[in-house]
Amino acid sequence: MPSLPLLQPLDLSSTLLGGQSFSWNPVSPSVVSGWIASHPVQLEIKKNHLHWDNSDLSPDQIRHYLSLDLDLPSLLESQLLADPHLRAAARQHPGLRPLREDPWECLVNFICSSLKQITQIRQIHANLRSAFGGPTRSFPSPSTLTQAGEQSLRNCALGYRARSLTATAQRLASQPSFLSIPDSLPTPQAAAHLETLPGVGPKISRCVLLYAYNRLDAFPVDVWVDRLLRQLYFPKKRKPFRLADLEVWTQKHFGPNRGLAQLLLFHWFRTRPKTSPLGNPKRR
DNA sequence: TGGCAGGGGTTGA
DNA sequence: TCAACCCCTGCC
Repeated sequence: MPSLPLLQPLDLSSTLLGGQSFSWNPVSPSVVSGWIASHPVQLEIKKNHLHWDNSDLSPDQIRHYLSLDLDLPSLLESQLLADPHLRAAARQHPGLRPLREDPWECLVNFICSSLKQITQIRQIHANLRSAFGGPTRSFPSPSTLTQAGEQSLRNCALGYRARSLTATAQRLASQPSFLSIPDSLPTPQAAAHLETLPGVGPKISRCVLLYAYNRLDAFPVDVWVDRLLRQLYFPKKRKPFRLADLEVWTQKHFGPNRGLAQLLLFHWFRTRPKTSPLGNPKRR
C-alpha cells in the first residue's frame, strides 16, 4: 500500500467531506473512500503518513489533489491570523486544505448544489456516477451527459437544475478547451468566463475557482457565508450584503488569500457546537 | 402517516 | 429587486 509522509497538517474528513468535493464517503473516523482523477481510492492516515490503496495513483497526484505542496501555515500567517475569528477557526481545523478537484466534476457538483444540502448533493453525485459512469462508476464526461439528455438527469434527482446541466454539458462537449483557464487570467475574469455557462452565477464560479483551480483569492458567498460575516463582523446589519460590497470588504480585510479565510470560517461556522454564542442561523 | 415549509443559487422580468 | 424553478428533508 503506497504512502507518503505528511509534512503538512491534513484532516481527511473536513477536507474531503466538508463541501468542497462530493465524491467521498466516510469509512471510519480516519479512513475515507472516493475517487481521484477517475481512480477509485481509499485514503487513511496512520502514524503521520497518508496511505492509499490504488497504486495507479502516484504520490504526486495525491499531493497535487490535496494541495499538500501548499505551505498552509505560512499562507495563513500575517494578514489572516491577525483576525481573531480566523485564528480560532485555524486552531480548530489546522488540517483543512483547499482541494484541486477536477474542474468539470466540480462544476457539475455546484450546478447541482443550488438549494440543496451537502447530503443531497452527494446523493446526486452518486446517482450520476451509477447512471452514467459505467462499470467503474467513473464521473461521466460532458458528451455522456449531453447524450443522456435532460429527462435522464431529472431522474437523478436534479430537478430544475437538469436543464442548466444539459446545456452546460453541451457547451463543453463542443468546446472541450473551455475549462482550460490559464493561470495568467485574473480571477475576476476567470469567474466571468465561467459565468457564461448556463446555471453558473457568481457563487458557483468562485466555488469552482477555489476548489478546482486553487485560486486562493476566490471568495464564494452563499447564505451561510453572508450570515457568518454579518454575525462576526457586522452584528448590527440585518439585511444580506450586496455581492459587490463583499468583494471590496473581503479583499481589504482578508487580503489575497481570502479564499482560505472563506474555507476556514465556513467550516468552523457549520461545525461549531450548538451552544456557540453565534446562535443557530436556521432559527433566525 | 401525511401535509407543509424551506433549503449552501440562478435566471428573467 | 423578486418570484419561480424541482425535490428532498425535517418537523408537526
